[in-house]
Amino acid sequence: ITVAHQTNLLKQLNQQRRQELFCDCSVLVEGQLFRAHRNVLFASSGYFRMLLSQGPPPSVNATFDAFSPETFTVILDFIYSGQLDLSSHNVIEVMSAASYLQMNNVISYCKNFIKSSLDISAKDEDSDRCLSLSETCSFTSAAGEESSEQQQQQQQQQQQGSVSPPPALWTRDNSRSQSGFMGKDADQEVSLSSIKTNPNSPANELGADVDDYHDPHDPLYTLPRSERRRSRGGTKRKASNSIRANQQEDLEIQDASTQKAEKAEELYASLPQIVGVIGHFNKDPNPSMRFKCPFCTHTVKRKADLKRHLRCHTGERPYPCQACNKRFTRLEHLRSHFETIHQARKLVCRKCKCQVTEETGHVVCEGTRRYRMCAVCIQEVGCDSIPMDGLDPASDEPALLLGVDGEEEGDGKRTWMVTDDDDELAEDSGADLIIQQVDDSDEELQ
DNA sequence: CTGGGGAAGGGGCCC
DNA sequence: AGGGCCCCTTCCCCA
Repeated sequence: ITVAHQTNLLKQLNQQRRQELFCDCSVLVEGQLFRAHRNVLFASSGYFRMLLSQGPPPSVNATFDAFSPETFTVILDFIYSGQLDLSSHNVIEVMSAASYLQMNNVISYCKNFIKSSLDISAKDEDSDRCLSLSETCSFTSAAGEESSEQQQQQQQQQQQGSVSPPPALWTRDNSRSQSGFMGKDADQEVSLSSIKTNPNSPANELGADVDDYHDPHDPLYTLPRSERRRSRGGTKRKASNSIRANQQEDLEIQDASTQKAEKAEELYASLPQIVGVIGHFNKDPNPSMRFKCPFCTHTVKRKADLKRHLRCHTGERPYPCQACNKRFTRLEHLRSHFETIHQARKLVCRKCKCQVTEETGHVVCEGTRRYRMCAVCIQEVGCDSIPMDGLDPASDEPALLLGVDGEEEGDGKRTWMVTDDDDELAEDSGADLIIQQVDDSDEELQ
């Protein structure tokens, strides 16, 4: 009876809105006028609550340029129907608008939508790397009450008994810092049981706060770390498995990476719709435009920086190291990794840490890994070194080194490789092998 | 158990 | 807009 009553009441209000009956509030979005009921907006949005609390109602209550009329239509329809019409094309802007309007429930639906779309939720489940899109991408359009209910069920399942966003959330003043708002959200997120099994989910990252960004307890922060742990764990497993198993794993990883990259591209495609945040909305007193991450409260000055930042949410790693298959979010990180790990660029003796030169620092190969040792240490250890010119990046071919043992990180055993790899290195040249951004779909497996 | 070093990863910003 | 550099933080490994 209660539900029926609520549903009926909402229908009545929506009908009144459509007929512009008793509408006492006007919202101007990029020149388009929306009519609504003040009390409904007040009850649904922290932003409107703040706005409408500030004294006598003006004729036009709010003007927005931060999101499009289409986006506000989606938001308003949700307020009056409980149905959120999400698609891959609008989810980013809806989420950003919801963040602006302080509508946590909408944010939650959006993040679930994105999470499902990105298929990150399964990323760290059980066996680290068994990613298959078919398992999770069940989230289609959220339009329709049934879908909406599914979302809610999905959310409730994730929360496993934790309460829905408390009304108290809306009582926060807009003048509060972002951390206040999102911090609260983060608290809720932390309480989610899903966070334990799925620390990498963007849903868990959503509430991350700028100030807490480097907090090790911040679920957002765990993403790259767990990613790394995953990588290392996988590497260690590799050591005990056959090369064929390695290739199978690589296939799976790259398959997942491909899907992730595609989804990320979808996100990036909608980037122009990611609204800038006016200065007063963040800590910058300068009212300049900033770009807000839809997954967390982080804001950046440039869209390119936002795109870069988004990779830490999407898990996209477009730069694979051809020597060890480790993937990186940035070319510079790949280059740095490659030079350090596979090219022995550091002119320091690995053993005694003394300074060496290109000439005095003998290069030692350990799997795909290379480093330098001084003459004294190399004698002590009793291993040979490879000629210096084998390190020329232009003639280096790290991928071939995979055949040695496919191992990048040390697996505990110190096998001092005596490698005369000039021939191997010369087999396939091209520095672009090192720094090439790989489209996974075309990526040639080794 | 602890501290140091290496590696990775993220942000700001310049070109 | 992308590339690149610098700086900082964090994590992991090892002595």
